[in-house]
Amino acid sequence: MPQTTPKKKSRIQTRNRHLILDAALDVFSRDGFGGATLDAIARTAGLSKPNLLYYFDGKTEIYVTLLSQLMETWLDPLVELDSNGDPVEELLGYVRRKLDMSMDLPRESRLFAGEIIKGAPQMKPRLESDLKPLFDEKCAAIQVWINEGRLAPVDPAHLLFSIWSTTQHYADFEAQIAVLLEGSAATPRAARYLEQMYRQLLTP
Amino acid sequence: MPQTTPKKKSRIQTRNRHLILDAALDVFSRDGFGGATLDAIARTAGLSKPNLLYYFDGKTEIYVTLLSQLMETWLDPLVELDSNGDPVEELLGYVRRKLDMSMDLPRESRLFAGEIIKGAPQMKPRLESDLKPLFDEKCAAIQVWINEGRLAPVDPAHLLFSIWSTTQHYADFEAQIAVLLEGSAATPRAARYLEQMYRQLLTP
DNA sequence: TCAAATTTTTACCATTTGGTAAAGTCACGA
DNA sequence: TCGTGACTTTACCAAATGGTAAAAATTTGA
Repeated sequence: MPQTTPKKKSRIQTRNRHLILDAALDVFSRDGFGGATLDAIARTAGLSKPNLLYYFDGKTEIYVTLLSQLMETWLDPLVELDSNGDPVEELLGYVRRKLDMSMDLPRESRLFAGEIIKGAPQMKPRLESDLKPLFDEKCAAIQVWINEGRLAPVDPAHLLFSIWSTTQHYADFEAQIAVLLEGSAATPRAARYLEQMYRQLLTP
Repeated sequence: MPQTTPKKKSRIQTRNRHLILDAALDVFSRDGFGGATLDAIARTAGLSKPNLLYYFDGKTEIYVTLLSQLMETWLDPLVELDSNGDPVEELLGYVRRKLDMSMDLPRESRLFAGEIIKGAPQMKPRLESDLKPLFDEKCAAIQVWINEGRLAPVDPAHLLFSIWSTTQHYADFEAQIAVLLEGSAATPRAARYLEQMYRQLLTP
């Protein structure tokens, strides 16, 4: 009875797969799919290249596995947006969660950004099947809030775009921000700025 | 008397260099530096690979040339921000120019984004020498406006970050936006949304 | 017009890259 | 303790890649 998703049996199996995926996240998020090499991933993971290929069928499978895992994490904060909560506070909470995620998982953010910049060759199907319905649902919920007069009238789709861009910017453009802000930490001021901006915008 | 920056003499010379740089912009902006190949650039330009290397010393030189040219274009809208103008209108004008640039030059935006995501190995010196002073100057000018009470009190640095991210998002994440908005054109609604958001934020 | 300079092509080359075969090595239950 | 299956290493390989040498073709200027 072979399983379609075979269980990772041994301890060593799980450990090494995690080791490889973590190393791959380092390399893919920095160099993109095309720029990454199996040698670099193997070196980072502290394994030999043929050993990598014992755990994964190839470069593409490692990349796809990473993207697959990422998709869930990525959509999570939006899933939590509760249409029964207070509109402004719900949206500010969403901004907060997205900003936290950028700060905590910058490599994941850059991996995602790199894939989209390339035209999303691997992600497009999942964007359509997973993100699109969720996006439409949340846009509709926001529109309801607006119609009820509990939220300032803003374009829901572009509101979400701006939340995504302003928060992910702190991960994706970290190198630029480091140059411009030098010593000072971006996070607290970023959080204050974004809360001010979105509260101003959204309060009816 | 050999010139350090030798003149591009012939018509054919300028034509082919432009052809190559345009093709390279296609390829580098899609695949990143590491993922791009000279063969792909040559094919796109309609030239042979050795012919490419007659005009440029190598892959890196093509890439660096592109980034160099891009830097000027990229800073231009910020240079035009006039500290003698009306604060809110000046900043809204800046948003508008940045958005237009994203829509008109998406490949350039993605090239820039890819370089920064990688940690800006080539751009960092120019970020420090060109962008940083301009950034500091404009932040100071915005602070003066705030102190004069002509602009709502916002963090100038993070205001600029948010303008950059919200506008460039339409170029860098084009693939995602295309999935989510399907048929409808993003531009007019994006422009309206951003004007509303920043006017709300900045009006004292 | 015709030689000199410029441009393009052909034929390579060394290295890197994704990937494989097969021989070892190790861990664990009987 | 020993055999069996899981894991790792060594030794490769074919294709792709960045790049070069030099001949051939073309353009240019006197």
